[in-house]
Amino acid sequence: MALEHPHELLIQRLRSLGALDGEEQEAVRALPARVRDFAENSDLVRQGERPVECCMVLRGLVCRYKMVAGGRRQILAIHFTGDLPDLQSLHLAVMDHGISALTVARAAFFPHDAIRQLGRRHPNVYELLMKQALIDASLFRDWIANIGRRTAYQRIAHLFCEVFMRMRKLGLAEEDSFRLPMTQAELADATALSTVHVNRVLQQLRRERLIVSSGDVHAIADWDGLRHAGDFEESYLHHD
Amino acid sequence: MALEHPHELLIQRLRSLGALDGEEQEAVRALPARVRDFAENSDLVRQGERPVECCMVLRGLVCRYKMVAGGRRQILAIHFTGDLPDLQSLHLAVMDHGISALTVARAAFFPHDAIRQLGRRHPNVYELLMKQALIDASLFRDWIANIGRRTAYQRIAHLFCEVFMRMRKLGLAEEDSFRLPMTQAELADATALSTVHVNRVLQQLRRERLIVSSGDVHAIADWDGLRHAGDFEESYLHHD
DNA sequence: CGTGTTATTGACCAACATCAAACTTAGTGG
DNA sequence: CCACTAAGTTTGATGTTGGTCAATAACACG
Repeated sequence: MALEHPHELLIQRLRSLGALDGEEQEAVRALPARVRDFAENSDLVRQGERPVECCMVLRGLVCRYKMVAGGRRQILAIHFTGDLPDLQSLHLAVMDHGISALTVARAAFFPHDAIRQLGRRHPNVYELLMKQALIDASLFRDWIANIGRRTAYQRIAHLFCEVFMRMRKLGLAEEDSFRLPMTQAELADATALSTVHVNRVLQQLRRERLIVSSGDVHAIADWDGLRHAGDFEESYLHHD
Repeated sequence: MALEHPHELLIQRLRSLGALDGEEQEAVRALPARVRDFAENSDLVRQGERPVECCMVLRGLVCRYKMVAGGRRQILAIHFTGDLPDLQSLHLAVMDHGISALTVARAAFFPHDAIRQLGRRHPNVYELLMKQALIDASLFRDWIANIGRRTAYQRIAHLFCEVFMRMRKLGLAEEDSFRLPMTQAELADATALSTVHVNRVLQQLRRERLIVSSGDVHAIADWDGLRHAGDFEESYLHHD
């Protein structure tokens, strides 16, 4: 299984975005990689930093976040195994946000230099990386709309739809359930709500039998219902 | 003046992101371009479309937006002369959002094919385009935090700071004022507030002498105050 | 001048936040 | 195996930000 092997995982991700020929795959395999483990709640990359590597999630749940005045946190994105949460650092010198581990996590780090060289020699690989970055931006746009113009109930339903679809595509979800080890406080930071309100909305979603949760695994009991409740329209995921 | 001439404007933008040699500039000048005019409130690009060109704003104020259930609109970004609001279409087949003219506007359209060819021949040009797309994504992230975790008052102040800084950099603002021809309803769609509340917050900002507005030109009366009120920290603009 | 759009105001209301306490769960060490 | 602890969840009471509705005022334009 390619799971957890950095290069194979990266190749798998790139191939899910477009074709890669053998030579390109070899070039990816030749990338230097450094693997590091992270404790829950530790930063993979800190805001303000000037990274010299891009990271890829190998294991665990990772988020990007920003702090605002008053010490409140906004989670900007959630990332799973195989995701590349800081491709922008290839071209933007300083981190405008942090990347942090929501659970214990493991990540691979690929040096910018090496990626850039690879990109120059194999423009197709570079384009696939950029395609991934553009998909990330598409998710940001959707989060703006979700947080800006949907009710708490819709927001949470929408987030669950997104997470489920993405995990399905990555082979990280079951047929109709997924494990999302986030506390309600973290869900609150992702949806711009309070912990208490997240709790109440989750209860409502369960009461209405849209989801059935036990611990941190959530079963989609009524996909059409959830999708409708969350005003979810998946084209922004660009899953093709 | 390069203003309004598509190729010179594009070169100027790329050079603000990184060096361009003479050959690269010539290659940019060789791009086919089509110029079109748009009425206020008309779409430059529609959600769901499969564009075959990237557009650049030549004149007027343009926004990207999404509609959500119930007919509510969320504005995702505001774009000025020289901006490239749909670079993602180079790699993402279908538009996950619309691009619309807030005022009468003019835009240039460059065919994807031609850009891709240019990019293959001149990787540096391609990388600068991607850098621009990554900066756009950085703004999306900031909007998530702004809308998600700031008060109405902070949000508007923050938006004004962003718009002012960006227009300054583009040479579209005066020393301490800028023209932003958006109605309060449009500001509401950008900040995820109601029209009425935007009105009240603007009055407060004026009462507190942070801004002085007359019509759609806003003077920054107290930059430090506004910056502080909006919890504004400009590194996310990546202006270097 | 009308006529339509935008800005402003006031009254009222709802969604969600805050606060504080109780309860549950999962570890942890004796 | 049990008491102890800390983290997370749930509940209720109460507060506040900002939304909605509706009317009026100010403009802009033909």
